[in-house]
Amino acid sequence: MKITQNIKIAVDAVVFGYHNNQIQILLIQQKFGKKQWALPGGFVLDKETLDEAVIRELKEETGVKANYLEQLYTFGATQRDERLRVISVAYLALINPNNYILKADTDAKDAQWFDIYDLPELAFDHKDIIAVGLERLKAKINYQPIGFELLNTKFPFSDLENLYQTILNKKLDRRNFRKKLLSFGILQETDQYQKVGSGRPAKLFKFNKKKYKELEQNGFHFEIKFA
Amino acid sequence: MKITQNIKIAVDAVVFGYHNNQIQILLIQQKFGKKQWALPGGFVLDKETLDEAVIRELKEETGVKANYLEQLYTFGATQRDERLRVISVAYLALINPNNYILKADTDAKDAQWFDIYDLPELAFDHKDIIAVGLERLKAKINYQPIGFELLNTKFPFSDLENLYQTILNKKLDRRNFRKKLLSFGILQETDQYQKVGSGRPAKLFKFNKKKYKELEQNGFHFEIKFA
DNA sequence: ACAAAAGTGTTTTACATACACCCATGG
DNA sequence: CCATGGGTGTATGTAAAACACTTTTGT
Repeated sequence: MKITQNIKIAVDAVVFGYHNNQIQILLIQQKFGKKQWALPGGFVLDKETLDEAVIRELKEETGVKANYLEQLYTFGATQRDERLRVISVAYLALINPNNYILKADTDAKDAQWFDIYDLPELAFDHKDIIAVGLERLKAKINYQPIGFELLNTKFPFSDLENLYQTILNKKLDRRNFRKKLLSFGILQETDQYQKVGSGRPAKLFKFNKKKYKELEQNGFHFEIKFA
Repeated sequence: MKITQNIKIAVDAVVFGYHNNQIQILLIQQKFGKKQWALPGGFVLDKETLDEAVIRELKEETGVKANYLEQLYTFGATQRDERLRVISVAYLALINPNNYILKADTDAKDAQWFDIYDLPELAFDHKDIIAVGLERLKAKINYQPIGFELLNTKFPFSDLENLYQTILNKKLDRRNFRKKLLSFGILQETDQYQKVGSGRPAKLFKFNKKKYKELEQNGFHFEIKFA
């Protein structure tokens, strides 16, 4: 079987983080040409799967390991890259930037976090890819407990609340939000408290993933209505 | 820029149809080797987009044109095809088989409909791809009005009801279902009736796509709860 | 007249929404 | 004692769920 096809295949990752009440995205600066900012990613090796490729590229280019990773969409327009035909399988990744902030800041300027609403000019069609990623994130936090992947392991309830408000870009009723989330039974109280300047210290919670998986087995479905 | 990558890229389509109260899938018989059944699809040409590639392959191999088409998932395992490394971008397609039944039946045996629960042995990982497609279909009919793409332009309400029951594999309350669907205001009564043997003739309805698009603009969201 | 499928409303129940005050700490 | 953020309960509205009989046709 002989196929003459001159297309290369790459992976790119839309890595979201949450920091200072902002949704951020992890970008790298290209080393060639206009040195534009771009999504971390690169060509798939002959003997690795797509998932393996993104994980590898993320590690190589930014040093991070995603808490959550899912395939997003495959971009196959004919003129994505002016140099040659490249089809890119985009991934959505979530990480807690607190774990990597220093690294990114010190690793010179080749990997940096950007506020999602204040992006630099981007290479290729990466702006479109980010848009698709953001859309997916917005949709998905409503029916999958993935928001926790952006927070510290132990977090005050207000972090979760702010996260949702920021991503959905909408004010939520504190009492109703808390009531709803707690009703699922997938949040575990810890005996720790967090003080931030003035104000009453906040109890810290943990996402009980094991419990969630268990409930999921029994037909439970995480779902928030605040559409 | 020189990349030594030896991977080919293909597209495959999971084409669903609905006939005789069954969800069916369109398969083609391979011309080489074990002549196994496989999803319609093939290699992407250098100068066509992914969407164009599926549309072309569907036409070439089965003669059909999908009513609805969306990208499903990209399969990139390393051993999908024993002959060479092929990454496949899978698509989900919906058509009304009534429009194509004769063609498929007469075109010899190279394209045929199969009941989704009675599939032959399939080539490559196509069984997995179909599973993902079916899952997507099940999820999506609940929040997008895509079920209509599987029915005739004019259809009795019972067709819609049966379609949902078949796909979701669950009994639905007729009154509640009808009430809900009609409440959206996206179904248009016609003045035609359909008789089938005995029983009261059923009024025929049409899906008003224009109206739906209009409502969608204004923030309306098609959503069925029967989870 | 009976079998078969179409058509139709009301009651009950559950969940989303709206809403305001007290608590614990730091300065 | 004041500013700041954390923590809590109830009443109302809306939509889902449960439920059975009548209508129109063919045989």
